[in-house]
Amino acid sequence: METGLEFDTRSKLLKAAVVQFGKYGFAGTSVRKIADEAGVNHGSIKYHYSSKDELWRSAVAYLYELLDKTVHADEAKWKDMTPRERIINSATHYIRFSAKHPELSRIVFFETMHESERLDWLTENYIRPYTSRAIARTALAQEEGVYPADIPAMNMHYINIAAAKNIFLMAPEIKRAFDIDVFDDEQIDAHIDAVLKLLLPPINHSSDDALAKKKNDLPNVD
Amino acid sequence: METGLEFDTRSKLLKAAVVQFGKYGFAGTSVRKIADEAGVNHGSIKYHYSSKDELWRSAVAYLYELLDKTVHADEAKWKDMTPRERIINSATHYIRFSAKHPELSRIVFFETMHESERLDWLTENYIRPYTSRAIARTALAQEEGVYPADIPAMNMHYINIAAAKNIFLMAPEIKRAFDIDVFDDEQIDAHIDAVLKLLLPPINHSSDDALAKKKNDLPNVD
DNA sequence: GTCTATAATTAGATAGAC
DNA sequence: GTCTATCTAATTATAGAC
Repeated sequence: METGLEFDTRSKLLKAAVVQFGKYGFAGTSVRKIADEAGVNHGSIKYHYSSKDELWRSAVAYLYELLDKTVHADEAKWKDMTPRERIINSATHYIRFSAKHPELSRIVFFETMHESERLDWLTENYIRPYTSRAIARTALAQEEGVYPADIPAMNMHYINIAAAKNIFLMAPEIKRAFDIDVFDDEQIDAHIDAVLKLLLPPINHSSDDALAKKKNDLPNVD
Repeated sequence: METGLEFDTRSKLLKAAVVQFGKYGFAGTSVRKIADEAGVNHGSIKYHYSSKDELWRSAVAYLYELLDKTVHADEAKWKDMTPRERIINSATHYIRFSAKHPELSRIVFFETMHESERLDWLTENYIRPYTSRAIARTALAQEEGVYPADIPAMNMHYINIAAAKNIFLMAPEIKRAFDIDVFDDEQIDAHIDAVLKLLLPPINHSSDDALAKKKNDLPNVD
């Protein structure tokens, strides 16, 4: 797997930080553990990142850039798609991203449970702009008849993203309780099917078949 | 508000533990902070609970008992309800509980991100038995035609619970980003409407009206 | 039962050698 | 740029007075 993060100390630290903060949150992660996992001395963190806080912010920024690239990968083709196809396209990309990088949602979840300066920073720089655009797209999809119109766009948005990523957030629980690995390719595909079937109102059988065909044309997310 | 937790030191500690663990997770919470919030000396924790771990487990057990009582409050009446009415009844109770006690889902989320002995204990004692029953009920509802039948019950279950509780988990984010308090009564009612409309396939307009009437008959959760 | 005092551990930050 | 050593603060656990 090529992530562009394997080469120097700075990148090894960032990669380890994404993993550790994603598992244990800010409070549960020690910079010494990050340095150990990266295989470098913990003194290097002070050199490459001024503090634990800076390292955490860099990890968040890195993940949001990845998300942005992934979800908008097919944006150029959106103009040739029907509104319903656009929703299917971006939802599919979002679910694949959630499976490939559950760390982003996990890091956000850890922070969104309580007030903090990190949440201030996260909200101003990423959550508000990102979520505002997503809710606007949801509202547009409602006007276009893709989603039901009689539900507040805010609720629909949070229901959609929760439905999309929850099983990946809770993967260790599901593995333990039911011995299912939600990161298996078949599980990811099954989940995409489930989310689209549940949250996109059915049209009729012939268009459902067309929908299934379209979805198979989508490229996988790297 | 009467919770039965206001009286003695032991109960004050448990109540404060629920709040602190729910905001900051196990790693982010210090027993001294819990003792401070409870207004008692931190030495008392050793007396009433043998360790931080024991206090955490007691908080989890307390919240699961509350959840169990709440979601099954109307179980005796289920036999007089249609399958669809039963789903509406328990979903409504579950959403109200998630709004009233977001701490339970938050504590579980903190733990479900990584492997640990606490997750072992949580899975064996609560998550597996509780979720197994919930998935069985979901599968039954699929057989009864309330939910679509062509979606794995596991996926449908995790989509349902995520849809139900996500906005309450992310309340601080939503408050900051959009100045909406999801714990307001109107917001809770709007969310119940949204979840039921999105996740229960529509029947037709006359039965939707009947549905709306039924829902208003439901008691509020204490 | 409740509180004070303290031991033992760990964390983030920093100074300075090389 | 990287590493060792150390400082300071915070934490859990515990002993023991009252």
